[in-house]
Amino acid sequence: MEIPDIVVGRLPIYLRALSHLESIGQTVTSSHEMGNALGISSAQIRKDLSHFGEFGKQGTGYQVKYLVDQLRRILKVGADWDIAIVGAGDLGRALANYNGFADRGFRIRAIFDSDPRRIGQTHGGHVVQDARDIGRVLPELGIRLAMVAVPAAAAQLVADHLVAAGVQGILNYAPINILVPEGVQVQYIDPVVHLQRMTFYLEAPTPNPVTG
Amino acid sequence: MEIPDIVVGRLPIYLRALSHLESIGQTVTSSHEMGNALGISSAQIRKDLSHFGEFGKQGTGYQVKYLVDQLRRILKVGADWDIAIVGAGDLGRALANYNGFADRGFRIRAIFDSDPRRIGQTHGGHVVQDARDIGRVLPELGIRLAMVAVPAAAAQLVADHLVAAGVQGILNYAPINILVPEGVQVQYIDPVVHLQRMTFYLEAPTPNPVTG
DNA sequence: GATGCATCGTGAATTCTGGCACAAGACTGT
DNA sequence: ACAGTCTTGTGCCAGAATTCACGATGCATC
Repeated sequence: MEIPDIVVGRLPIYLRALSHLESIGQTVTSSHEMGNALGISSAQIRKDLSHFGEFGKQGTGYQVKYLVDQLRRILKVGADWDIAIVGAGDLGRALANYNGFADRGFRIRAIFDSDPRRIGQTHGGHVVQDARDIGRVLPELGIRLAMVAVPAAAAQLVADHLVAAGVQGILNYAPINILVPEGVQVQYIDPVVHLQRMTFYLEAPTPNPVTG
Repeated sequence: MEIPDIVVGRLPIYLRALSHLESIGQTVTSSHEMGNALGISSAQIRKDLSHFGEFGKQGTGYQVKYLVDQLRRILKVGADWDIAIVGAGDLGRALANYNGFADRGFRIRAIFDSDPRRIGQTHGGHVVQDARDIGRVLPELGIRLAMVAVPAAAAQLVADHLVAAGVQGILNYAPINILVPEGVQVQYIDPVVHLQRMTFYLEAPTPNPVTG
């Protein structure tokens, strides 16, 4: 039975909400409670989860810890995934220093840049390596995921190198679409896309006659 | 006629791709070319655009510049939107220094933090202000959009203050869902959500017996 | 100007998605 | 024990979203 992509996309949201409940000491929840917190219908949550098994109990709801474990298993984030960061600019450094990966199944293992002035610097405990070494270092470390934080003009080339090095998933922060072979996962993060999606629903700004 | 959200969500992607074509000097494109570049069917692109008018010409395709202008108008990013950043940690600073907003319809106008050690620092040409002044400063500047880059534990409170200050759209980088009044737009950026969405489709990692 | 090819916009057909509503089960309190 | 209240998992179906396929049109070439 094939799981719809759109369902898969919601699972990390559920996991995040459940982990939050767990962290505040709540042991049981319901599809209604989760739905209210997430702005999703309870029926949707139940149906999504039902693709993978029966995790709840009638009349009671879901055991938070048990459901967290199940979602971690389903999403395969039980053991840590190693990640490489390409690009040691402001964003790459922020990612390298971010401590929100560790407890959610991911671990930064390497960071690369092509600028000689950045190579050798240390960020988040990792020495910036020469981007030309991606093809050697990634297979050595068995890294299969990468975050791309380079200028748009370089993103496709970087992606090509990553794929050649065996990377199977790319999280692309560069504001450009990239093409990869079938079987390689790509996800995009572009704040402007989200901002523009919001402004569609708002009244257009009136240019300030003073500041321009 | 109501435009489906899912269509609105694709428009910024189209705009980004078209702007790229424009930047490399291409003056004409087609739904097929765009579709190939974006991994979207050409019919989908044509139908999405048809919600807003007839922008192409049979046999020829679309004038890139014209379509860019139209999408900017539709998304209301013709004139610049002012944005506030809340949180001057690594991520907030990276956003403040990012120069990719300016030419896509947005302009950072203020940055806030609650940590006295950060207040007064300058990032991206903006002095970090006291987060307690959000309620005063935002209305003064007429800011209606904000990016939240604070720890998850603080995100809901910050969002409440932003909404009270008249903010109509929040781009939330904190890994937690927030509740806002109806009419306020919220978008989320959480790299881990994207990573987990990819790992679902990959083989689970085998823990390295040496490094753990 | 006629032919061949390319492309758009769109109605129809198909596939997908979400929500309703209910049977079944679980818990609480008397 | 039993009534009352919750909650899950799911069959069903309406509506949404996507794709198909085609008429209409534009351009290049001969």
